[in-house]
Order: sequence, then structure tokens, then C-alpha cells
Amino acid sequence: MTKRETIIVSAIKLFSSKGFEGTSVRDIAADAGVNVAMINYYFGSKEKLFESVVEYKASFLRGVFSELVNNKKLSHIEKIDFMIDQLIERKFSDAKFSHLLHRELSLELRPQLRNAISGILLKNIDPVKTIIKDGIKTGVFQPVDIELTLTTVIGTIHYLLTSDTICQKILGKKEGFSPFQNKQLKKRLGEHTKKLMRSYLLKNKKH
Amino acid sequence: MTKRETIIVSAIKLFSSKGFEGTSVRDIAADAGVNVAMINYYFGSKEKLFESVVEYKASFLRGVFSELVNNKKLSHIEKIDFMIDQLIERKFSDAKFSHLLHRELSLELRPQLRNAISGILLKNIDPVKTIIKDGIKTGVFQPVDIELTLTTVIGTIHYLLTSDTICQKILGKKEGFSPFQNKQLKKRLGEHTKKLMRSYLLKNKKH
DNA sequence: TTATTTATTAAACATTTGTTTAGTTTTAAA
DNA sequence: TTTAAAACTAAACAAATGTTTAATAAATAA
Repeated sequence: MTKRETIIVSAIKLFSSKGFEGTSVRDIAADAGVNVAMINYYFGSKEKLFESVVEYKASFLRGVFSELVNNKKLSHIEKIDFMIDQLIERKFSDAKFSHLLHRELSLELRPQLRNAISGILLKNIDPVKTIIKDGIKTGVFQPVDIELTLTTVIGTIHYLLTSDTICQKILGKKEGFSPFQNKQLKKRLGEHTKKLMRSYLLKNKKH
Repeated sequence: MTKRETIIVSAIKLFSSKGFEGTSVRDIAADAGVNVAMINYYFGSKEKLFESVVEYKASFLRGVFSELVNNKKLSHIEKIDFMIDQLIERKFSDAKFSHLLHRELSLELRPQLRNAISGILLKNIDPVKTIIKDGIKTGVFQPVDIELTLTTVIGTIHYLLTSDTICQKILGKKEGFSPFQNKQLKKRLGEHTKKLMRSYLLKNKKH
């Protein structure tokens, strides 16, 4: 790992848990074991470091859903199942960073970053829209509101993992319960979301 | 409005749009037309001002759903409809403040505030759980995962209004489109969510 | 009225902030 | 080996931060 990457990794960690303005460049430098000046040397400014963080994460993000559209082996609803599993997997494996992006989006600061961020978050939106649209066109799916159906899937997964406190309160769990990386919860969420979509999308429920 | 309230109102506005650490006490004082020292005079510290903001907002929040449980005039699904309308109404009328609370929840700072906040956000959760539970017990509703069904409703409404950029990208709208206080979108979201819940909850769909 | 508490002010305070400078070491090319 | 570019450091910089002080004005009580 290059020193540049070391800084980015520390920035991801600290921005994720304490927010952008809640993290000082000295915090980052200390965590990375690097002189403070190196941050401006490599990135120019704290804000540009943030941009680099976003770019860095985006570079690991493949568009997994584009090949799904023309997949002939899977039925329409199986494609939806696959998508749900992927979204849950991704959210559970990287919830803290997802929070960082959503926090940034809801702020009225750094507008140029917000476009890049929403691009990352919704990278796969068009293929998924197409899958639902195809299902409707071929008569397998009900004529639903495509965009809002998608919002439901993403929103359900996202909201459950908003924070441990929220998750505990919703599920009626004790304070110790930690939702992130909880395999049982992951399974439960998957089952619920798939069942919900089958019930809502499918015309013929006998499948 | 007392001077204390003036400060709180300015704090709500600025914390909502720029975040807690992104807002300085001088920003707040200037917006409220008040000397900087008055903030510490009235509230003790910036952090305690934040607590007062949360308390202030909570004091306006009535528990609208508790009386709904024992309402005999409405059917089970009509109660769900009512709840959805209420949640949408509330979210659209106060989206920015809701964002502030969710940002704070997802940060690993100020843990004592997070409990108060999740309490506010999920004030009505128990009555709503009861309504779904009753529907299942009387055989009108399918035996669904109650907590996650609730998460779906809240999550759908919440996610659509995460930010204008996200909403634009999901709906395929131009940059100018502003979702907040958009009556058409409000109606569309209500129809989608109610249709979804009827499809998922009701055993006998002929209603 | 006078006395006393409350409200308000401008200025100062001590830290912390992101960033830059000027110098040094390391690396790599000529 | 010499030279020049790149990497790195400790220190300084200016600005902004939350908070406190000391003095004054206003409101209230005796």
C-alpha cells in the first residue's frame, strides 16, 4: 500500500465515523502515521482528499447489474432476487461508508461532490429499472410504479441499517444488539424483501 | 418569540443545512441577530444548544398513532393508509430536520444524544406494530414480518427524500426538479406505498 | 428611590483548524 | 558520482473555533 493509499484508508475510516468536518487533518495524519503536511502534499486540500476518497471507493465498484439484463437463464423474479441479495451484501459489508455518502448528500455543502456521490450510490439504477420494465412488458409483473418500487427495495435495506440505535428500536432488541455484520439479520432482511417483491410484482403467485 | 427561541430557530435552520460541526456559533448568532455570548449564556455550550434543539422539536411532536389502535371506525388496512399519509405528511413538511437527526444518528459522536433522537424518530413505532399485529391476529392480514414491513414503509418514504440529487436520479428527472414540497410527488408516493401495503398485507385483495 | 438580579455587549482567551514554508533526506536519473 | 527531482519533516502561519471575562444596560424587587 502506497503512502497515498494509507492516507485515503485512514480518511475513509475517520470520515465514516466522525464525519468530514468532525475529522481534522491531524487526526487523519496521526491514524495514517504520517506527517500532517503530507496530506496537502499529496491531495492539495482536505476537501480534495475527500474527493479522492470518493474516487478511490468508486474504482472498486463494478456495475454488477448491467449483464443481468440480458441474462436468459434467470427468470424476471429471479433477477430481482439476485439484485436484492447483491444490495444487501453490499450494504452490510460497507454500511459506515454508505452513511458517510448519505450524510454528505443531505448537506447543503460541496455541491460538486454531491453529483459524484449520487452517481456512485445509484450506479446500477438503469439496469434494474430495465429488468422491472421487461417484466411488466412480458406480462409477468404487475404494472407497478417502477421508480418507487426500486425506492422501496433500496429504502428498506438502507433504513434498517441507518444506525444501531434505530435498528434496535425497530426490532425491539436490547442495547447490545449490533446489526452490522449480523448474519441472521441479513438473512431475515433478504427473505422479507424478496417475499415483498414477489407479492407485489408477480401476477401469478404460484411460483 | 423569546430570544432563546430565536436562537433555537436559527440553530435548527443552520444545523439542518450545514450540519452540527459545519455550523459555527457565530453563524447562529448572526442569523438570530444576537450577540455570540448569548448562546453560552442561555444554553451553556454549543452541544447543549443542540440538545435544546432536539427537545424543542420533540415538544411539538404529538403521538398521533396511539389513539389509532383502538379506533373502531377504521378497518385495519384503513389504519395503515392513515399511518402512511401521516408519515409522508410529516416527512415532506420537515425533511431537512429529519436529515439532521439521521446524520447525527449515523455518526459515532455524542452517544447520549443518539438515544433521544431515535426516540423522537420512532415515537410511534409501538402503536403501528400493534395495528399490524391485530390485523394478523384477526386474519385480515398475511403473517408478515411486522418489524421489517414497518421498515419498508418508513424506508421508502425516507429514502425518496434523502436528497434532491438522489430523488432526481431515481425518478429520472432533470436537475431543476425539487422533490421537497412537491405535491404531485407526495401523491405518487402515497399511492405507491398504500398499493404496496395492500398487496402485501391483505389476504383478500377485493377491497 | 435604591439595591439587586437579569440581560446584553465588545473584547479577549486559549485552542484548534487547514495550510504553507523552508529546510532536509531520500530516490532516481544523467 | 554528481545532479535534480521527489518525498518528507518540524515549525510557523493566519484564520476560525467555542468559550469566558469584565463592564454596562435594563428590568425587577425592596
